[in-house]
Amino acid sequence: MGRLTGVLSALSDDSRIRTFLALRGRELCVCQIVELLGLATSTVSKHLSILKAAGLVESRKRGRWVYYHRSAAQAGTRTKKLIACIDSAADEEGLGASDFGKIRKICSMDLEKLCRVQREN
Amino acid sequence: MGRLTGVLSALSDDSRIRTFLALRGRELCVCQIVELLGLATSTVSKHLSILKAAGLVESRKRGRWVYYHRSAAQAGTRTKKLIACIDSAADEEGLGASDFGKIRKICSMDLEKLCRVQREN
DNA sequence: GAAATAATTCGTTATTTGGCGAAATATAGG
DNA sequence: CCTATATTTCGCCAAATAACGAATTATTTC
Repeated sequence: MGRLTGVLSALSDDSRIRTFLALRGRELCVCQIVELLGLATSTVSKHLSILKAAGLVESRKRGRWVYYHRSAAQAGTRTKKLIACIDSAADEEGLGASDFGKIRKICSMDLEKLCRVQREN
Repeated sequence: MGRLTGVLSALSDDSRIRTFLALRGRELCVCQIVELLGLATSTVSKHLSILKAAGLVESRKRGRWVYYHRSAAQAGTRTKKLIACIDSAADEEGLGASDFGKIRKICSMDLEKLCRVQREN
């Protein structure tokens, strides 16, 4: 699969584009994204690996937690612009807007506590 | 499915993005796209209906032939820009470049003749 | 109006995808 | 080094998707 096709198919899934939008200007760890999407950890991990394979995100391991953030450098100049266009189009449509509140809440929680609550479910 | 997600998933298929790129600045009828992609007519028709549902193309019936072309008006301002970005990114990557020659050849052929040849296969 | 024919719709099949839970992996902290 | 635990990988299942050919539809032409 080519780079463009990779980007397009990575973002054509609802959970993945929500994740990608959530990662604008911040990094999130897997358990926070699990909380946002309400899916099993293994499922979220798979989605993240697809975003990673498309070159859209990178990860950083910090202790037991793995943080994901958007890739700073994009392979092509145009790809970078394409992503900006997708962000704008998502804004225009209000996609991801319904996640804003939830994301803020998740970010304000202590990670240890978040994981403890998730384990109890 | 939202408009953006619709556009992204419509174009995340290799046959469909090739078709969409082929429709830049020209219209093509179904049998010409069949020739380009080398797929069954029914399959191509399905792909075109998906592009149409995403609002990316429109069709025009002319006698027995149905011609497809890109939609002129896009729902959102940003969607229009997004499509321009996708075209640019495709150019940068050389996606669809390998189809250029074939498309020119197909366009130079008489439609009646093209269909006759296809029927014989 | 009957035959020919381009395109669409329908039914079937094989593959891919998205989801889960269990097992494996890696790391922190006793 | 042993336990706890956050994430990944693996194996499985259900649903979605892409492909085809046959049947249907719409249009031209005889």
